[in-house]
Amino acid sequence: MVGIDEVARLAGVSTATVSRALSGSAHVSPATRVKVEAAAGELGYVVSSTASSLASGRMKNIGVVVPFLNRWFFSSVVEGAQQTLLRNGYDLTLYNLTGGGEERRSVFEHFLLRQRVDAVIAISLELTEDEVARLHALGKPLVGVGGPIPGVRTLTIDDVAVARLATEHLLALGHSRIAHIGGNKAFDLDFHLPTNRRIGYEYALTEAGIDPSPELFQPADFTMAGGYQAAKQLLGRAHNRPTAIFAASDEMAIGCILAARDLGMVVPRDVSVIGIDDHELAEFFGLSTIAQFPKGQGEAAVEILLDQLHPGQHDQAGLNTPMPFELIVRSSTARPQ
Amino acid sequence: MVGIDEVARLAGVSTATVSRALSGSAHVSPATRVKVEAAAGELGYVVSSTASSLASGRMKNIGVVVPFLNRWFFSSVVEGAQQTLLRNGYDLTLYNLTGGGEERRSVFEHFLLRQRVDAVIAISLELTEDEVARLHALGKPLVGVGGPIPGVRTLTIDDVAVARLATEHLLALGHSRIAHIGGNKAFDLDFHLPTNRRIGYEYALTEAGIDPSPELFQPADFTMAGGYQAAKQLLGRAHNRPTAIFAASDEMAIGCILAARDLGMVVPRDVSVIGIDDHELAEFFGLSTIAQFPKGQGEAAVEILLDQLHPGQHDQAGLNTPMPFELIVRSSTARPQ
DNA sequence: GTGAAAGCGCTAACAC
DNA sequence: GTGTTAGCGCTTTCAC
Repeated sequence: MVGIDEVARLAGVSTATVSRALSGSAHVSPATRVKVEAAAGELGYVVSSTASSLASGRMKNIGVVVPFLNRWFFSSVVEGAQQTLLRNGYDLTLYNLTGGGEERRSVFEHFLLRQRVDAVIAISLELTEDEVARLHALGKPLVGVGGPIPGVRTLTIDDVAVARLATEHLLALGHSRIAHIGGNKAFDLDFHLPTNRRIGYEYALTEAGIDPSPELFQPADFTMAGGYQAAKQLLGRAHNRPTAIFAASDEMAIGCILAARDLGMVVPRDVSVIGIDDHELAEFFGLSTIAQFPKGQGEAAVEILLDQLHPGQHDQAGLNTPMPFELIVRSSTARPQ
Repeated sequence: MVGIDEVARLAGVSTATVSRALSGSAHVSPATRVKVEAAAGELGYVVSSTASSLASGRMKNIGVVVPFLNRWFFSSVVEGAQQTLLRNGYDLTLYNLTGGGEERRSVFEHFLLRQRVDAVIAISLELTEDEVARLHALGKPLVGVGGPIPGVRTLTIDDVAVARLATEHLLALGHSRIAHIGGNKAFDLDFHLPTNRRIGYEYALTEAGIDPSPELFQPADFTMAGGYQAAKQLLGRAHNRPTAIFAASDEMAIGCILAARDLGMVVPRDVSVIGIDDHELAEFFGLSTIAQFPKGQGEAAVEILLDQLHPGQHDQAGLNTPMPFELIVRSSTARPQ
């Protein structure tokens, strides 16, 4: 491992100057900077991140805490965050809290607090007040993605508005018996997301002069299989069958499409289906949906954090804008017969 | 931030003893250890990982390099690796090489070599000899998952054997016109995986006295949509239609099932379908498949690495066993009519 | 703009 | 089994 002093010697300057030249920040004459960079390149010098961190207090590393990794939303957010971090010279340390409470405590105690990260992004994770307080006490910026954390800046789409938009699409097509597949109570890893989407749905109905009927609501678990089951319940009944289904996620919506097919129905002729997400499979299934852009959410989270770590160095554009969403009409929605 | 000397003072011992007691390794009298642990707990002391790393040369962190994150295989391997690392007090730093070659070089130059990780796991990534050499020069253990890297220990299922097993299942049911959907040339992020699976398929056929026919092979891109397209080509023909399809991945196999349905065929009555993976959606679609266990592969990779980092501390059980796989018969395969 | 030197907070020899 | 002490390799005041 070649160290900073070798570079200094070769460049004919002091180690302090090497440090300044390479970190780019301070005032170094262009000539010196070139010399130093040449020397560093020649020797294949790379800073020791530990030494650098110990001396400066900066880790150039941010922690990302997720409840799952193998779901489209989470891995997409992580991907967006990772890319943006990389471009800014930061590493991403991943904490997957799939396990139970003990694992979670352990992550907090032994990892996050170990001075390993400069900041943390919590994805769809409701941190306790204590956890938030400890992070703040350490001066670590924190941002949430996918649900509000009390007292913490969080990036989410407006679930009520999104659900309303989806429902209104169906209403505009002429549907009036619109069912909704939402979350079940067990599904509470996140923040009232199912509830908010249901509220938006009911809001849109009410505004259109339609009374939301409890029998048109089915809970499910946000999986394709769950959506399939729920849709069969909805579409199998003899009376009052819905002409359209609004599922709270694309995976459930795809389950609905498959359920309809298995019942011999044709989508969208016999039933329209719309979801939320714009999941990678949505296009294949011709699913109309409200797109959210998780990669963009990951990027935005990083930008906020970097801005807090280096005030004024990043353009604040969009730091306080709500996350965008967008209706995408494909072939799973149409006018009722 | 409370430091080690405060703990030392409170416990009435030296900092060296605190370090020893807390790291567990060295010989410390039980009584002292208890005192130290109490003091540390009382003060809420957590080691500064940077200081510890700088002094010891250990990072307690391993780098995981993936080409994608939002695919079932990769996120599952990462999940398995993460869990095992966490249990052993290690962090996982993720490098997602989704971007192009420049990004990749940057990861190598500025991140992996920065002394940030003790070892690296490369998932389905063919490292160049130069990359491998540099890692070795730094003394960083490296293990691959999902494909052979020259001169590096790699964990994979035996793709030839897996494909053979799948094909033999179909043969045993009485099929003889068995099509195969494999990878297209563009799909080379990995190591001849499509080729090996095709070899296994052809081997099984040949062994059963059947000549592999080129017209029963269709390339695709390992996605559901790709499998769907390929299956339509296979099943739409007027003559010589296959009675069974062996797809090189579950996602493609699911595409086959959907294609068959859209053509008015019933699976498995009109066509049998088998995949490889045991993807999370396989059960929902009743897909017969050869399961591989990516989480287990991630765990195994970590165990090998930890064993190299701390020789003799881990049981070597299974370090050199090939990765397991297993035929899972569901409802997508049956005897031909 | 550049250099000298004092740490950053721990670990690991080495001595006892 | 425990204490003393010399670094680990940088960054950052503080001078100049």
